[in-house]
Amino acid sequence: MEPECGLALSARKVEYLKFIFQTGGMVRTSEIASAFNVDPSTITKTLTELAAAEYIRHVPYHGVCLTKTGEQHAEFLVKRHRILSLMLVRNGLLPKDACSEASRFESQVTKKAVDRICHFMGHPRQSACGEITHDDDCLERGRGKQS
Amino acid sequence: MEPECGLALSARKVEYLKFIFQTGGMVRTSEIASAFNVDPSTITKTLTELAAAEYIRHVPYHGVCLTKTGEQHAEFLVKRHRILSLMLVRNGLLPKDACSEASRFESQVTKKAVDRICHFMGHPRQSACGEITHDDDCLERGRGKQS
DNA sequence: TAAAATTTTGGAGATACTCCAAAAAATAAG
DNA sequence: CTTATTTTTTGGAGTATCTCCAAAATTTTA
Repeated sequence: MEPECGLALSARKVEYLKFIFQTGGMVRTSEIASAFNVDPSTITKTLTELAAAEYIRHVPYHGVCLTKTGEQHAEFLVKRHRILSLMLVRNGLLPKDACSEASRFESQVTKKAVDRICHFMGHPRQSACGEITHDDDCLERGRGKQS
Repeated sequence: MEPECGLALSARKVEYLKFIFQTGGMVRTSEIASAFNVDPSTITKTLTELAAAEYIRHVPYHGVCLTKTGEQHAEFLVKRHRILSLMLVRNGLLPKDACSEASRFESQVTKKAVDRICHFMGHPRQSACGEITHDDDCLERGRGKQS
């Protein structure tokens, strides 16, 4: 499992990064805090860590935005969520349950696995939670690229 | 999510409990320690917690065995692992990858979801990692029992 | 019964969360 | 344009898990 296996971020950080990505542009501490119902000071601390890892740029007292790397990674995070949700729906779960189950465990699923599942499902464009976009990696890896 | 949603134990404790169940009878601290490559003192601490939660009986210096509750729960844990592994195999993963992915995230999947997936897959008896057994709960819930 | 192996205890550290109170900075109101 | 309000950050502290090491306790072996 290389650095880019998709397990680098905790479940919480995955949620925050997806939220920042989906909100778009400059996102304020208070927006994240109220979206997840946690104290703003908690958000500040986590944002500092995400900034140290260069997923986001943090302008103190003004907000955060994704770096190029952060944006690419967030795209993967959103796709992972949607592919896993879709797999669960296709295996008997209700859309809302699929979504909440996936949110709980998705941080533990590698990119390699996601790419394979995505390939197996025929690179679907729509899941229970929104559109799915596909990158080259996924298209290659799904066919059996090792590692 | 009631107490019995299947999220009560950490990933690590799930691993230990499955191991104790699959080893059977009285299991020694050192067996678990070497199986997972952690210090025996770490195992002792975790066993103390599992004993406090009444999943196991701990006879100091001699080992642990499952309680009735622990055995029932371990059956669920093993089944969950196998159902999820099978779902992954049926969605394009290689058996060994399916098994390791499932081990990483299974602790975050509810019993309700497992029962639904199991029902959807037709209550299969064989997965990549071994036999699958079915309980009444699963058979009912899979048909749409709420909560 | 003494030596060796196993297990437990106690101490300490890492990671990842969390909140609260107080200080700092930005924004809005007068 | 200065004061009051709101937002954000800092610092402190606490919880939960998981980890290892060294030393003590216990069991097993020789």
